[in-house]
Amino acid sequence: MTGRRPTSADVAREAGVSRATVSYVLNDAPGERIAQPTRERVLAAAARLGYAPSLAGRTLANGQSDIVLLAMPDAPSGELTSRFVDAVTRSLAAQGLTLVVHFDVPSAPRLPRLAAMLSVRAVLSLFPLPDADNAALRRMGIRVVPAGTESDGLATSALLRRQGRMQVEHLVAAGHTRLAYALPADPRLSVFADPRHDGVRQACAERDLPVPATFTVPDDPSAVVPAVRALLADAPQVTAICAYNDEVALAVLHGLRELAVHVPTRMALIGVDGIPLSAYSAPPLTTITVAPAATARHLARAAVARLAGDRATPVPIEDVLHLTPRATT
Amino acid sequence: MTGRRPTSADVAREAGVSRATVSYVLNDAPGERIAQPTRERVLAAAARLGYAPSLAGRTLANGQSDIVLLAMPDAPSGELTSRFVDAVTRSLAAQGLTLVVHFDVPSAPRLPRLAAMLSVRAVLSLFPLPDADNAALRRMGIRVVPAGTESDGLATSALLRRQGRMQVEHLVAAGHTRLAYALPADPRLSVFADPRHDGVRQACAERDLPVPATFTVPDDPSAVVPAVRALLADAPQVTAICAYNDEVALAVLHGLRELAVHVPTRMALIGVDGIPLSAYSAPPLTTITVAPAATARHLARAAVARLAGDRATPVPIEDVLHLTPRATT
DNA sequence: CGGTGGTGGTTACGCGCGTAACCATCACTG
DNA sequence: CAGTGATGGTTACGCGCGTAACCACCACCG
Repeated sequence: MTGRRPTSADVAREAGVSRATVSYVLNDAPGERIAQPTRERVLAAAARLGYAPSLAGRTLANGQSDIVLLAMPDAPSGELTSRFVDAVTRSLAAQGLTLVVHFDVPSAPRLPRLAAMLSVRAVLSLFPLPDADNAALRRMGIRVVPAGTESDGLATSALLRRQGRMQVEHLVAAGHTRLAYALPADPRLSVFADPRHDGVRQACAERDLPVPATFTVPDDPSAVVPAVRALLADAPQVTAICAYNDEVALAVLHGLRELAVHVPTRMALIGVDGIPLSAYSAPPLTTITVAPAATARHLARAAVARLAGDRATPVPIEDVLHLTPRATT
Repeated sequence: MTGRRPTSADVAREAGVSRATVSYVLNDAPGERIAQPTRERVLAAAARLGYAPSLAGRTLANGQSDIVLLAMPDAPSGELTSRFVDAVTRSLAAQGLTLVVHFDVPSAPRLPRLAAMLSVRAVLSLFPLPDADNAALRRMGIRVVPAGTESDGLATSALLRRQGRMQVEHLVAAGHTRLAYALPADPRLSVFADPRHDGVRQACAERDLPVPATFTVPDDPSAVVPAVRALLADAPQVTAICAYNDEVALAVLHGLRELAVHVPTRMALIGVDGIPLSAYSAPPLTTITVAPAATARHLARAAVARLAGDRATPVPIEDVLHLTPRATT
């Protein structure tokens, strides 16, 4: 009754057929030649025993598993991340593939090794992998599938850059020319922050604006005011701030309020993400709203399409981003 | 050069020994009887070929894999979650075990099936699993390891209940007797929200206070004000609100401000989590701060200790929670 | 010089599965 | 009635690995 797991041999015995028959039936073999009554006997036996095929056996037999490994950067994950995982899990499940998430924390088994051990079908990643990992995976014949490519604007970093550009577009349209960029303190966020920052700088360069001043917003609330004060002192001509995201923006907003700097007349401010709390600040925050579910579905679809070898990925990225003008600009 | 993955046979050939020798060397077999020079030849060959053992083969041979499956509820994951995953990954890696995260999204392969397929060493879970899953796993002889048990107060739900109790303790100490509870709108959050809510109700019951009025805070910012208005109308005698978390609390705070209800004189408010933004509201939010890294380590340690069969888990839970009194109470 | 024990390996097998190759049966045709 | 498909299965093998059982060799002792 402790019951080791039932194997296909158990099912075969229970159904009174050979193991091969069981395998053919349960896999719906393409050129199947199994009579209907037999099929049903097998299926019933499998159900009765609660049979689940051993991935190990199957993997060994056909050389690769049904596992797709999603490589996540070592960064704090938010709502978008979990929705993305969710969406990818669904899409892959529909194709009979199982998603396994690997968080690239420093002490975890390194990605290529884990991928090899699991005999994965492919490695999916939102961001370009380190060259060494890429090389190691390629050497072992493991496919690496990026969520999207630079050329079609589907890459995660392209999406992030576009968010930065949209911040600048809005501020410039409102007449600002001297901008600053507010970075988050957590270094692990740089995978997201760098592309957004790049987008801002590119958009400025294209308009012949000066390079935005940069400052880091500390995690410690009491340290925020000094950081904002320093910016105001170092770059007095700045009239608008692009924040890495809404959280950073709200921290900056707090600092400005404490320093009695009026928003938006003396200083404009814009965030990214459109988190619920952005609507509740005083004044409410202008932001680039990212539709999390849609973005996640979009990235998931792009990734899964690439996995399937599909080169045509139609979804335009504008759909998932839009400006939410409120009172800080 | 496309190179299929090297197997232990390849290593054996390269080193000029038998496959068994390779296996003994690479696994550091307990009663190993392999000469040092041979050992080194094998290790060198393995390194040269970039050999990584196939989990499938190993799993098949010894009946179970080195994988521990972490079952996550279908709920939006936040910072605490990702830190927990991180901490568990580290702890397990130190024991040669690999953590694989399974998000229980509706369309994913069901947990018992995945566990069986992976021939997992154990299933780890933060919350009690559905009875059906538990039974299925037990039937297949798969260990289920909870993060902690009710009896020692280490269970996740006990931790969450304690947060609710602490909210009440603080409000009662400030003289409040008629409380309300603000629930989040997303139904997936109920795994977290129910225990916190339970803690609040228990603490009230123990003090012979009336059962707190309950209301749900909608995600849509424009719907928050009506929700708060409805609460004020339905339960006019309420003088303090426990919010599910800081986000909900900040939404409620916004609603109260719009309705010109003074905080904290007419209505007190307390959150849970201690997110950075809680410090930036006007007035700043009183909250139960959860040290995310410490909590994650604590839960991870408890879970890993249980996995190792250790019954003695010393860490007291008080360490990771503390009251952060600010201006809303 | 036959036995004895230790050293350093090798050979052989099975884990659970997919699948190619094979085979028995039977209805039908020339 | 021998020959021919079609039908409905079965037998046999190998995937990569761990490990029990075995074996060749040599030093040493009685």
